[in-house]
Amino acid sequence: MKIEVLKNKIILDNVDNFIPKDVVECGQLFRWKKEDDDSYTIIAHGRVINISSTTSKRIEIDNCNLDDFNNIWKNYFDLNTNYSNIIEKLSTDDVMKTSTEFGKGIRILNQDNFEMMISFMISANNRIPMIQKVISNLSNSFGKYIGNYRGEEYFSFPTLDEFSEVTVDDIKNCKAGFRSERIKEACDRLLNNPDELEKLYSIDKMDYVLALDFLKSYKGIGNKVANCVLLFAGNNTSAFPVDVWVRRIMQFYYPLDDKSDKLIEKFADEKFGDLSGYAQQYLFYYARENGLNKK
DNA sequence: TCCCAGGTCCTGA
DNA sequence: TCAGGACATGGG
Repeated sequence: MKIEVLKNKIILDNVDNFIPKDVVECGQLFRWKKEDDDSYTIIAHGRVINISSTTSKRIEIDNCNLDDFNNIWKNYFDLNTNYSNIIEKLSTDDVMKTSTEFGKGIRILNQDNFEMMISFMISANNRIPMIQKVISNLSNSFGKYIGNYRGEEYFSFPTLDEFSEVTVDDIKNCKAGFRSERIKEACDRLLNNPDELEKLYSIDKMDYVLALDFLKSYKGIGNKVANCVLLFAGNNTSAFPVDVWVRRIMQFYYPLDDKSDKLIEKFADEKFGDLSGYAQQYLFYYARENGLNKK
């Protein structure tokens, strides 16, 4: 990979498996906007950047300097991981071949732990556009002002400290519904126990089962949400979040005796091992974008 | 009007 | 353990 530095812009050349649309729209990220020129503006880590690709293997990151690229975005976009190898290892049957070909530009992002925790609590029994709206409401109401980009005002996702002043009613006003109490409760627990916050930010170093149990001890976090936090913030690629779409595609294409989530997880673990998280994301993206029959 | 959404919690067997 | 209903909100 070659890096070119321009004024407020970084250009990456010779990058494999990085397609902005796949990375942004595969379901792992909630804070983004598609621009008129088909580029994507992303809000993360207290910054606003815009990614686009003019030709394959060439990625432009606008509103970004070299320090931020090295300190934040290189890891955020998982640029040290070889996705061609992963795709090759996962393409052992027709379903996986089709899914990995469809989502070949996906990279699993390394996102903020606290933001993922709250974001996926909001995702429970909710639609993606609505989840995005609630997160945007919370950010615009309680987050820090980042700046104006292409005529739009952007705010960062609220930090735990910023949540400390927020009431349940404030959260309800952001349209979080019945999840508001759970969010408030989780924030209070983290605020009152600094070691809990430290633990939340150490899930990438914890044993998978221990980390899962830790996350699930929060009200509003079950198996699915915990696995999402582990995968998208904890960098734990053995996590295999089973949601309606993954359930649908797994039950439809694979010979599973019963339809329980436990069996699906076990099947995935045996089939994909520590690449389960990647497999899940290819399957989810393929199932959702192709409107796999509801069953 | 009813149904459902990147689920989770609670209850009763 | 496990099935079944409740839960805010909004779009189809």
